[in-house]
Amino acid sequence: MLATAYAADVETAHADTGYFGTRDAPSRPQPLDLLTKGLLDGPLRTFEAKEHIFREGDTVSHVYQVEIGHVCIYRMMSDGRRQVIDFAYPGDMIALGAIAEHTANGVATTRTRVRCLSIASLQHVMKTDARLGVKLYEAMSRELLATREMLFTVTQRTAMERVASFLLALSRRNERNGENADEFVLPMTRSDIADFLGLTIETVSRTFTKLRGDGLIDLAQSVLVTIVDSERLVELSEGRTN
Amino acid sequence: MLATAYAADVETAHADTGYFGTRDAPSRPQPLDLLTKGLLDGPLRTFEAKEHIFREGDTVSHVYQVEIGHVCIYRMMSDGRRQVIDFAYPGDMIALGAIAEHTANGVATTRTRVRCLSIASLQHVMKTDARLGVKLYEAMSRELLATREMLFTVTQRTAMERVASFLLALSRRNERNGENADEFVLPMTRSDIADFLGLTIETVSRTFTKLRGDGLIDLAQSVLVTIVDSERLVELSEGRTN
DNA sequence: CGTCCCGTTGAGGCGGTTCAAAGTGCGTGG
DNA sequence: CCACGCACTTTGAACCGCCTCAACGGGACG
Repeated sequence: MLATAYAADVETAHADTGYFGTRDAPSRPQPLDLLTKGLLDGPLRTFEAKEHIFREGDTVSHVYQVEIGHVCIYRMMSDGRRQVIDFAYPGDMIALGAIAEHTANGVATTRTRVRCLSIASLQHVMKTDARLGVKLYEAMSRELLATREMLFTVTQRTAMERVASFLLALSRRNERNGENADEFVLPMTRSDIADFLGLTIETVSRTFTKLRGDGLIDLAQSVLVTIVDSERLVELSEGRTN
Repeated sequence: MLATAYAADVETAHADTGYFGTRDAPSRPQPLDLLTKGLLDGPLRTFEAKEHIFREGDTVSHVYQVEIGHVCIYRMMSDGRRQVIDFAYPGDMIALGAIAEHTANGVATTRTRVRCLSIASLQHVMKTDARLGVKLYEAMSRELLATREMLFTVTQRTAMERVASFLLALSRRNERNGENADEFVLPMTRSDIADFLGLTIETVSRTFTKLRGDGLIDLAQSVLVTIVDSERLVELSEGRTN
C-alpha cells in the first residue's frame, strides 16, 4: 500500500498491492512518464516533523511527490478516533485522489521535502492529454485493490500477523529505495502504527516485544528495527502458524 | 459504498460514501453523461442466482451495469477466507477498476440482468475523449474514500454498529431506487453479510435477533427486514449508545 | 531538575469467535 | 403429496485475543 492513491506512485506504479499482499502485486511498472515531462518541475517545499502538508477540507491546490522524508496520511473520524491510511516514502505521490477538497490529512513524521505539483496544471494536462486521466484512473484502481487487501488484513488477521506484515512491508520498501532491508528506523510512532493496523498502542508494543523475545527481530531502540529471522517473520505474517 | 469502484455508478456518481459514512458523501451527482452517449448500448445478459458474471483472473472483456437484480462482489484470500467487497444494486456499474484481469469475482445473488459494455469500446473512447478518463479517475477516487471509510468501520466499530449501519445503508439504497425504505428483502445471505462486515455468521445472526428483540426491526422471515424504529437504529449505528 | 511525550508492562474484562446442535424453509424424488 | 435431504439460520456454551485501565520507565527539552 505504501505507494497508493493518497500516497501513490503514479509513474512507476509499483503499487506494492499493500502491506499485506498475500497475492501478487496487481501490476508492475509501466513506462510512459506523463508526469515527468513538464509536470514534475514544480517548486520544492520542506516541512519539519509534525508539520502538516495539507489538511482535510483544505482546497486542493497541489499534489505532492515526496523527495526526502516521510509523511503520515490520516483521517479523523467523527468519534475522535484516527484512521491512518498510509505512510508515504520518497518517490510516493500524495494527495492524489482529492478532487476539490483534501479528504485526508498529510503530516510529516520526519523532516520532509516534497515537490509541489499545481492542481491547475494537472487538470490542464488532463483535459488535453487523455493518457493522464487513464493513468490516474489506473493508479486509483491499483490503490483501491491495495486498500481492499488492507480491509481483509484488518478484519481477519491477528495482531501478530498484522505487525509482522507491516515490518516486512517496510523492509521491502526500504530495499526498493536502495536502503538496508534488514535494519531500518521506523519513521512513525507506535500510535501511528496502531492507528494504521487497527490496534491499540499497547498491543503493538506487546507484539514488538514478543517478536524480539522470540528472536525474530531486534530492537536496539524502540524505533530501530533489525530483522533477524525474516523467514519466520514471513511465516508469521501469513498466519495459521502461531 | 454500494455504488462503488467494483460496483460504481460512474454517471450519477452517488457514491454513498459507503455503508458507514459518518461524514458527508464525498460528492453528489454530476451531469455530463459520457457513458450514456453511445457507450451504454451494449447487449443485455441474464444470470441466475449463484451464477458468476465474472471471476478473478478472467481477462476483462466487459464491464457491466446492473439493470435488475443483485450482485455480490468478493475476493477469495489465500487462506480460503472470503472478503465481500460490495453488493451491487440496479444502476451500479460493476467490474470497473479492473485493468487487464478481473481482480474480484462477481456473482448474482438473485436473478440478475446486466448491460454489457465492451472494454474495447471503453478504451477507445478513453483514448479519444479525455473526459472519460477523468470521470473514471474521479469515480475510483470516490470509491477509494468509501473503502477507507469501511476500513475504519471494520476496525473500530462493534458488531451492532456495523449491522445497524448496514441495514440503514440498504434502506437508503432502496429508497433511492424508488422502493420501500422501511421494508425490504435482503438479497444476500447471512454469510455474505458476515464476510462483508468482517464478522461471523453467528454474530450477524445474533445481532439481528437482538435488534428484533429490542423492537428496532422486525423479521417476518430471515430475509425480510422491516425497520420499525429507524431513529434508534441510527443512534445505534453511530455507536457509543449501546 | 522537572515536565512531557512516548513506550513498555501488568491485570482484568469483554466482545466476538469457535464449536456444537437444533430449527427452518425449500426443492426433489419416491 | 409427503418424506427426505440440503442449505441456511438460529441458539447455546466456552474460550480467547485484544482492549481498557493503570502504573512505571526513559529520553528530550526547557
